[in-house]
Amino acid sequence: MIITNVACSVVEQAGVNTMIDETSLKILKILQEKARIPNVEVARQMEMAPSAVLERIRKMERQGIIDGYEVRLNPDRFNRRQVAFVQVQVSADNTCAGEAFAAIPEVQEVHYVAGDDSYQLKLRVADTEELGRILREKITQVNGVAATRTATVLHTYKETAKLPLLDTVHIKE
Amino acid sequence: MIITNVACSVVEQAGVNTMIDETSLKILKILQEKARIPNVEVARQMEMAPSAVLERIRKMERQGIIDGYEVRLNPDRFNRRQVAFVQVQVSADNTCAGEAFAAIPEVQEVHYVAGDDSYQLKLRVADTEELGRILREKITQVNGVAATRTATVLHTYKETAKLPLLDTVHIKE
DNA sequence: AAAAAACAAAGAAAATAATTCTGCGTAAAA
DNA sequence: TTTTACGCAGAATTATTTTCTTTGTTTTTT
Repeated sequence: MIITNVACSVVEQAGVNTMIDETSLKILKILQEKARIPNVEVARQMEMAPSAVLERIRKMERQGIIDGYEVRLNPDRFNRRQVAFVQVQVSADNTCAGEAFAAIPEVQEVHYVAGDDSYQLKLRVADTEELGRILREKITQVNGVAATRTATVLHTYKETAKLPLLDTVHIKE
Repeated sequence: MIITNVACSVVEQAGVNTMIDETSLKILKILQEKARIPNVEVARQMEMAPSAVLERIRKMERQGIIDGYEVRLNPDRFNRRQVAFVQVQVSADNTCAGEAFAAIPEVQEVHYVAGDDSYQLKLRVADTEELGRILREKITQVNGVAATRTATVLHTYKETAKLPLLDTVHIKE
């Protein structure tokens, strides 16, 4: 028995109940391994016709299941060896500190976290010297910044944006 | 005057001095915006012949400047709305804790950080309930874990793996 | 339960794109 | 200056994507 997609093409939009069957899931797993392989190659691995695979991929793109495709550049080759995490305490009245941090190019991530009521930043820089410069000249200059706590990374064991697609996924919303 | 690549094709390997000129940099910027556009489209934007653009891309792939291409999946659609950062204190004698954390599928990042002599983990889970379960059943089960401190994310302002390619980049090693 | 509608997939054909090859011009090295 | 290496354009070849049509299956409706 084959489970097929249900009720997802009526309105192909965010905010509608959607389901992913095993076939689409397998396609995503293949693309997660190597996103820039040709469609025919995905089809070969799927043992399906290229047209059918393409149809599914396009559909997932339209549905916003696939958000896009990214080049992964080697940070080593761009003088961006050093990763650092910075926790920033901001006085309660400043509501746009998050956007200000996000505007700094060396800042790859900006999260507002519960617990300490602070921002968690992830930076990628050349070395600790540049880190210091950005802290001094950019981060502490943002309006309302009270204190920062920096942790430099000595070694990275894992760093991926991959979502675990282990089990069958039923997606709502 | 056009600056061309120098001394990079003698030995195309990691560990060799390399340079990136403005042309290659511009290609990378285009690919960083949308990695799955066809080569001819890149060529159009570059106002160059497709063969020349392809040559450069292939070269950067060989040199390890381009590490690969990734699908970006929408975490919302896969029950992975919740991001959390976990700081883990590990007793000094356990040297393979990092690998153990990395093996957990919900853990997207594992860094060993200076300062507190601890591991910084980034998790992506469905909700706080799942977060609790993974902390209890997986993270604290790793040999040598002494303490954990979790910060759940309330809002993400920025989250990208993009490297800032602002200025001209000269790359060594 | 039967008919109608909706869907997914295969296959063929047409349109596009990738790849290879050749030749030319320019820049660095001898 | 001559040699050598390199990068790029353009044409030819191969490969891939995309569209369209057909068919079988599942779901919904009557």
